Amino acid sequence: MSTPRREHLLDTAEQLFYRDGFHATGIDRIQAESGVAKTTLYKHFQSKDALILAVLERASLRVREDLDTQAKTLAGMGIKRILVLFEDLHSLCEESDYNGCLFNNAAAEFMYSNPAIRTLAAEHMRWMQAFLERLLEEEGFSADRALVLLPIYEGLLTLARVQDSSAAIEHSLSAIETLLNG
Amino acid sequence: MSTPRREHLLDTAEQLFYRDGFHATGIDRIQAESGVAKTTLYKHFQSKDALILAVLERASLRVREDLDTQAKTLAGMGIKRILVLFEDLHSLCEESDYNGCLFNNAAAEFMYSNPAIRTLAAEHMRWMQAFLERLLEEEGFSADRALVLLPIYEGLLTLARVQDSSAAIEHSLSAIETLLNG
DNA sequence: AAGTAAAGAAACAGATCTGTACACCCCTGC
DNA sequence: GCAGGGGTGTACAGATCTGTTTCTTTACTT
Repeated sequence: MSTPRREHLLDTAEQLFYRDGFHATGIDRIQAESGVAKTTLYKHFQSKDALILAVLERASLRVREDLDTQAKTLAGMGIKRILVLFEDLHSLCEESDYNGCLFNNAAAEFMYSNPAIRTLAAEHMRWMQAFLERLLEEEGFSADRALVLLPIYEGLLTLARVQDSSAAIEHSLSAIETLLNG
Repeated sequence: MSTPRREHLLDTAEQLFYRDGFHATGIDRIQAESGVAKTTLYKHFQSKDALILAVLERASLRVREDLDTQAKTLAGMGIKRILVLFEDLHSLCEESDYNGCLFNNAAAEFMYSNPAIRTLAAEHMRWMQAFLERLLEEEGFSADRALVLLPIYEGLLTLARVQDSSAAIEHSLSAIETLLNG
């Protein structure tokens, strides 16, 4: 039983939370923007915090599926399989309404006030690390390198919010090549 | 004319803004925690946004001075002068109430709602980049490498919020060595 | 000692936020 | 035809937030 209203609420909430932040985005705004009645919103989600968690859980799942799918199509392509992740940052960071990494933004706002959200952000980061380790191993590199690739990846996402990061992406790409091959 | 009350307000506000976020921290809380009357607060700062800007400006200046001072004592020490920056992340990221980078957190919350704050965060990032470029040049490396060091630095600050990052710091240190020397 | 400037205390105005209550509508199944 | 569930719209309760007002108190200067 697919509930289109619920998905639509999650879509609207994710967009607003991402663009304007979690505390700055009120329930009324989500209600008005989605066109769904407030009563319905609270029938699907017990509270704003529950809605935030649902948004993050769904987004995390989507990111994982997308990355897994892409990685599958590039199996056995060696270093290219890793570089593609960083090349994709070019388009990702130039989207309108770009505002860094949703999970890091959530962690920053709820670091000491909502352990569930903080934990979810931590788990997403852990998954990213494990994903990189898997790719590295499968392509014959040392899985340890994930501990450098991960900060570079997150750092580029952060940089792109406040300046054009295409040059940084390019330099990171060649740095990763020398790190893995050279 | 040093105004101790103003500084004390900035101290309290910075701590609360950093730990709990900007939107989540109310003026009343800053007032109660600092012990300074609300009237006095609004005599020193026209609005909450003005207080936030003042906090960020002061923090940015402090960071710049600290890094400049440290860099001065290590002039001519080659790669060590750059590695020290990343070694210091060990203690920085283990502080209680650690919550990533104040300026990135501010940029995330005010990306599309307060251009002045976004610009200040951007300028801080630009200064960091120029600082790294200066160090690299002075120690005989290509200034281009700042475009890789900067994401690594910011990424490590972000990683440390949700997991122990000492291993990532160590691996980044050796990666930087091979990037600059190898 | 008097005058003045700064700070404190507390109530308040007005807006906004989360979450709820209530009355209505619409559509499907019987 | 009509009962009932899901959705709508609106108003509201209660809390909280920013910012102001008013009055009192402290402290420094001359």
